[in-house]
Amino acid sequence: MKQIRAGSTTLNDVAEDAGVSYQTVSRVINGHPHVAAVTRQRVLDSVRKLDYRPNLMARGLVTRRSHTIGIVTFGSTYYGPAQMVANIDRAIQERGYRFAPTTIPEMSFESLAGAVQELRERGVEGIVMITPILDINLDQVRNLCAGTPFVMIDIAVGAQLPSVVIEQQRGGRLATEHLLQLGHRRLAEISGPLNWCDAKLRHDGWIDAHRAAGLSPGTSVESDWSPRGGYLAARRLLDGGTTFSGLVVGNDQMALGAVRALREQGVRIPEDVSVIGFDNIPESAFFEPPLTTVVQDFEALGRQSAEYLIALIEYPNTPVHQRVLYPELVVRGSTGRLTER
Amino acid sequence: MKQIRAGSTTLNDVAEDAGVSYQTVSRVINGHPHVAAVTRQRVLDSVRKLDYRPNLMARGLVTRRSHTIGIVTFGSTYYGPAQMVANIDRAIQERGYRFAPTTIPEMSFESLAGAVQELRERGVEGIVMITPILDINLDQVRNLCAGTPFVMIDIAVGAQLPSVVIEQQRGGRLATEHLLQLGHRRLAEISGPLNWCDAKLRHDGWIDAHRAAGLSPGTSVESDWSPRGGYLAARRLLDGGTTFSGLVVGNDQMALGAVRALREQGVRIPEDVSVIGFDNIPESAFFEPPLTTVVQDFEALGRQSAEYLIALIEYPNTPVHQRVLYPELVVRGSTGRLTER
DNA sequence: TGCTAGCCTGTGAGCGCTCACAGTATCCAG
DNA sequence: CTGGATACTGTGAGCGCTCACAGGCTAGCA
Repeated sequence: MKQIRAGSTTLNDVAEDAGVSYQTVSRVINGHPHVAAVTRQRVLDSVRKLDYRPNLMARGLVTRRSHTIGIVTFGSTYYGPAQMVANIDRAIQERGYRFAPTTIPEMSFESLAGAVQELRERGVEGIVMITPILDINLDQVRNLCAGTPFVMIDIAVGAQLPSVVIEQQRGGRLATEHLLQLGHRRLAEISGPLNWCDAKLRHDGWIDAHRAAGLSPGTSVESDWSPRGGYLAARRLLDGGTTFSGLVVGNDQMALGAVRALREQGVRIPEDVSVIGFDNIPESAFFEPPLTTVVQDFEALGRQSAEYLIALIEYPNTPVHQRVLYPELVVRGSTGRLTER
Repeated sequence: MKQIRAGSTTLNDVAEDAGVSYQTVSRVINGHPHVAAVTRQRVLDSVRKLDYRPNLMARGLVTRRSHTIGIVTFGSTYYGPAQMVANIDRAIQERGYRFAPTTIPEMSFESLAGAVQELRERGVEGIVMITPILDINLDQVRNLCAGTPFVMIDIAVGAQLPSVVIEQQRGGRLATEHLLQLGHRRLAEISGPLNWCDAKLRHDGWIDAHRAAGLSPGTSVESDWSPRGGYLAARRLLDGGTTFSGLVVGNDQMALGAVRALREQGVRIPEDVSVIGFDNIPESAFFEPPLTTVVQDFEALGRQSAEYLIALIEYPNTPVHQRVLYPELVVRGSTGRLTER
């Protein structure tokens, strides 16, 4: 019963088979009223018989709706971005949308522009940008999207663009304050790449917390989010002769690497050095020792951005605003009171 | 200079602006020959001025080409599938394709069918299925795709379908034999969900290795790929009174959890129990102790499946075959010789 | 019988684009 | 000056679908 024709079955094929006009078939497919029950059934039978599937490109061409949302990511294999995408996907799917992914190879405005252009060519109805680029001109972004609704994730708090953010700076403060409260006075930091918004903001929070406590910030080294990067960064700290009893690390993976580097030098965690990470990846509760970390609620982030973007699409008058989520501290075995040695 | 019109700029707008016919503009856009240099420049200027972007849906409707490949995944946030998708993306992008993702909520044929149907409605030119479902009828799958080229990943070796697989059974053997060679005779296993192809095949390899050594396989418990799952599974083994000096774990995350459970009971790794995982996630070299594991070359897998699928699309006569990749052992600190206690 | 209202169905047009083809202009061999 | 290549450009049609509209039919009421 399969069609042998070049293209697949069309509305007209079904119409012919059912002995009605193409319009009637269209009505049945789209569940419009005013189709006699008998006719509807006859059409449905033909649809099944010919295995008809509507052509979404043709439909989109005339309705100007694709029910597709574009997602631009940078570093989509990192834990954070991957979680965001997965959660956005879940949320939009519930609302009848799907997504078109684009990964940009480098964090430049040109790359972002290219990705946005491509998505617009593909006819997406809205765009989520998970592009923690620090030095972009927000006006340029607005201009770039030119009419296509968009939501940005993880940009600076206070930006005058539709956005959903986790207050990373507060996260950085939270982590640092936790160590300070445990009595630690000499801290060090391994940050993520500082051209990433998240990394920079967490770093700023680290500075804030020091200032608030009347201390000057300790040594900070920059790394690349990876376990190996964390390992090498910790080695750099140790080799540089930095002394510290508390270490704030930009994410859990790097923390893992840092812990390994420290232990290799005979440093005990948390007796000699307390270590804290960010993200609360599923692994971190099972690290040795279990890692204290700052939780990011990616589920809420995904849900909020999906909701917001779809509101922007379906109700264009939705006012531009920013949704701010707050990170939370999870205390585990890798941090403890400062012990006099 | 922005267009205020409802739809965006079209070929006709550009044609009018440049004082040529729409066809000439089309020719310029698509880089066809036989356009006078002056005309080409004039068109290009108008294109820039009006910020014209071709409508891919309209183009796809007539050319019947979308340059889009559908990817169906189950559990796209797990390390393996996520890596495969990322690598496929990279490979197809180099060849001028993009991808449309679909995640199926459960591992049933109905879910798979739904996903494939949706992708075909969207006009994808080929489909990659990363759906390690064990009990699917391969004929049904062939039928489902009906003309649309597809490649399956991680199905059984020997299946008569276009597919790219890593020989997981060999991986299971490799891991088990490694422990046997170190002198261990009483082994236990924590497998992934056994309705997953990978998990089942690794488990089969574990049995094979035992048989080949004239041993009967030790206790095996099933878990869910997660660190917590591995932790709980190890607890189950210990609580059940199983004695073993070697533990094969279905992936690195579960191995992490298992190691934690063992250490909590005072079991030393590798002195008392050797542990081996699968996947070689970036973290596992930094675990305590560094984890011995079986490497999966997801990069090659992604590249091969992309290449194969695109061959199938562009040269329909490409013969159906299976590409088999082999896993490799990486020995680290979590496994060691059996020591008499 | 006529007329309106309501249901059901069909017709024309066009979304933005690329095919295939039909021109027109230019050039050089005959 | 003709003919036929060869460059360049324009015209018609149609991809598969949904709009807006126009009709036909039945029922209901005067």
